[in-house]
Amino acid sequence: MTQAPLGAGRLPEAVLRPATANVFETTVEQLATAIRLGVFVDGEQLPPERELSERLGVARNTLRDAIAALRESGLVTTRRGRGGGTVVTYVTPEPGSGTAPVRRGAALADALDFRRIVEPGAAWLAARQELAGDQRAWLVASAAAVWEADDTGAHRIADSRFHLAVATLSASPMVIESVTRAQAALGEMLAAIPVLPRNITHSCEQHDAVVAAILAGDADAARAAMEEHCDATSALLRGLLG
Amino acid sequence: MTQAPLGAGRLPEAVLRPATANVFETTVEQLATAIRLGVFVDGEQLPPERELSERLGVARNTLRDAIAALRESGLVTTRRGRGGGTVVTYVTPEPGSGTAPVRRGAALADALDFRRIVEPGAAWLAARQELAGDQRAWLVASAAAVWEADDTGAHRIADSRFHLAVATLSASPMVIESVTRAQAALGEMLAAIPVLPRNITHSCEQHDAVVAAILAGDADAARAAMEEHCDATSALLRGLLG
DNA sequence: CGTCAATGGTCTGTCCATGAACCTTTTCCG
DNA sequence: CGGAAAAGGTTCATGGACAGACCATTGACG
Repeated sequence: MTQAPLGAGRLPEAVLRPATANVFETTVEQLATAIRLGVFVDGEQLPPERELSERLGVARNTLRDAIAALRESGLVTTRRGRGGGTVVTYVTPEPGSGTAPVRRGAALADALDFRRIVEPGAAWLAARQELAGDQRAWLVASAAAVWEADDTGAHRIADSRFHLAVATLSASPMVIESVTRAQAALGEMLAAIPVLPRNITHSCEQHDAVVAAILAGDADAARAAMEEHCDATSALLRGLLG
Repeated sequence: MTQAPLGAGRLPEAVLRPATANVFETTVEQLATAIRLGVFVDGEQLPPERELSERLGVARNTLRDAIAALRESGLVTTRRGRGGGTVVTYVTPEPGSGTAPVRRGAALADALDFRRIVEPGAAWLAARQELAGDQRAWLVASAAAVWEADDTGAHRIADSRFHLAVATLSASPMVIESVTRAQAALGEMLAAIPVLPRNITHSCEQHDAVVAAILAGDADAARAAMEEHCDATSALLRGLLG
């Protein structure tokens, strides 16, 4: 009709992807990721089951199974009764311990490419928002927390939290979700970066540049700074694993 | 511990999103979107049920129910027997007909912001790939098809197909998915743009600029061109709806 | 010190999705 | 012309997820 379908079969293959996984596994994954990314810090309480299950759009039964799985992995502990609840008890593992986090090269490249697009985009958007005072303070505090983190695990978590904070300030749910996914996909591998003091300092300086640009409302500068930051991380990772 | 959780509750609220919907509904939505975006053009056959169900990660039963729903909506017809199958019979509705596609303003803004980030990113990435001859030809053909589309509906579909082609050439699954979601979220609203010849011409010229930059391997130019294109569309839509 | 509210823990019936086997229709091809 | 192949159509047993009601425990607060 309209055109000879040159490269016809291409689009369907690219677009139609498997949608669903097990609800239970998805929930476990989501919670574990949230904990590992530092959305909930050590000692912090998860919301009550009834509330959390509703927010996740999942039956309480299923949520409870998921929490049980986390408990068996040692990520949380649970206490009953009033004032009880489920508490995060996550100490980031030492790098090098545990299984080698070698993922498929293609997936790594994908995640790095994706991150390099969405994180600068999030910074760009955030810089264009009119931020309230407490939001500005939160951003500054998030960046400062990365400077202050003293050990490897704390650094990883603070870093995630900073990036998620930037995404949150973009005020775009789709962007927030994308950044979360990028961070989750890279999480294991970022944890493998040996944290030389030089690298950390450099990384924190780049964070500060991003923060300054966002606070100044300079969207292009914020994006450029975040791009530089992503590229630096990317180079480290590729050098390390490729 | 580490820091006073300034803006503590913020991250959980931003990150923990409802994950699951009904599998059946998800499948219907995904197929309907693919058809409306022109992933399958009018008269084209869907893959056989057994194959499609596997690709979608869904039981054949469920897929069949979804297809039945599409059939009732008049999007497809089905013939049995060898050489049979399910065929797309979708003629894009005239703009103005049907219910007003007014979605919540926040969702519109979100989708526009997201698109303005991922589409230029996709173009940027595509320009950095080493494209094979048939991929280059496909890209050129996709852009040309938009010029050649004669009526409103055909234009919409060709436009979607062009954008999805760019995304596909980025070779990043996460990027492809993001562009698909952005297109799907905007689809209804883009369809509401009155297609003045001037707008179309302008839009097509921008497409050509994107194509030229991608083929030249000039990533920054490709991104800039796509940004311009998104901004133009955005301005049209915002002017139209809000 | 006792009560009660807030929290996790348990049980059960219902519905949806799965996977696999099997049936029916159509057409291509020998 | 007749069979085999390729498609859609049907059925069924199983397990997972859900919703809701109810139980058990514990600390906060009067």
